[in-house]
Amino acid sequence: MTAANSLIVLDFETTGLSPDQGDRAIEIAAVKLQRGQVVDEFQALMNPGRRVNSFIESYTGISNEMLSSAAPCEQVMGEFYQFIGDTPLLAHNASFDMKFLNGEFARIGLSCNSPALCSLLTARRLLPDAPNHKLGTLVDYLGIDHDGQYHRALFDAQMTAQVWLAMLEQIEQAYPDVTPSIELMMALAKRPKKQVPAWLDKQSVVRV
DNA sequence: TGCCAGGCCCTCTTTAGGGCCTT
Repeated sequence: MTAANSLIVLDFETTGLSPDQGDRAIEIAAVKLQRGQVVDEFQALMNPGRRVNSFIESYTGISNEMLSSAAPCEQVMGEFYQFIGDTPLLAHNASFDMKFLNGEFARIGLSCNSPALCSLLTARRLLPDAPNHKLGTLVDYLGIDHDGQYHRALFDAQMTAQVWLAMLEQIEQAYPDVTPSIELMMALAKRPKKQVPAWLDKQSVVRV
């Protein structure tokens, strides 16, 4: 990651899978990366205004009691909007998190203009031999030390950041002439999977 | 009671279907 690059790695916990079906965010967390280091964090539970079902309570460990004393979504998302500014974003399966980010922002008249990177799509291209590309599997596959609870937003954001940094390191080791800038990583995620090694080789040649 | 999303990717594809990921 170049010195000029900053990235905000975010993760939502939600009441379900689809904001279009009425699902809401119940927790948002993010870590800010600069020069390959975590330099800032954001974490907040938020009250969606209704009870969450027992599956979500069990899956996330976030109870209705915890949410009853949390700030409303509108307040938390306003604070999060200030936190991210126009920094590029990253999430594991970004299409999911961006749906909720855009949905919650829209409720308070805000919109997000930041580009979004996806560690899931990137991992499918860079780590084709991983058993699967779930976040927890990638953490183990890459040998990342961890001590925390999956399916809580801050821990998942922290692990996503570490997976991302490990993938950047692999590119830098395998392709010494390639700088894995945000622009390059966004382009990489759009390459057909089978073309990725040759494509990265080509980036190297171009840069030399 | 039963059902529930959507984007991406792969292939025995493209006039489609199904698996992977996220909560």
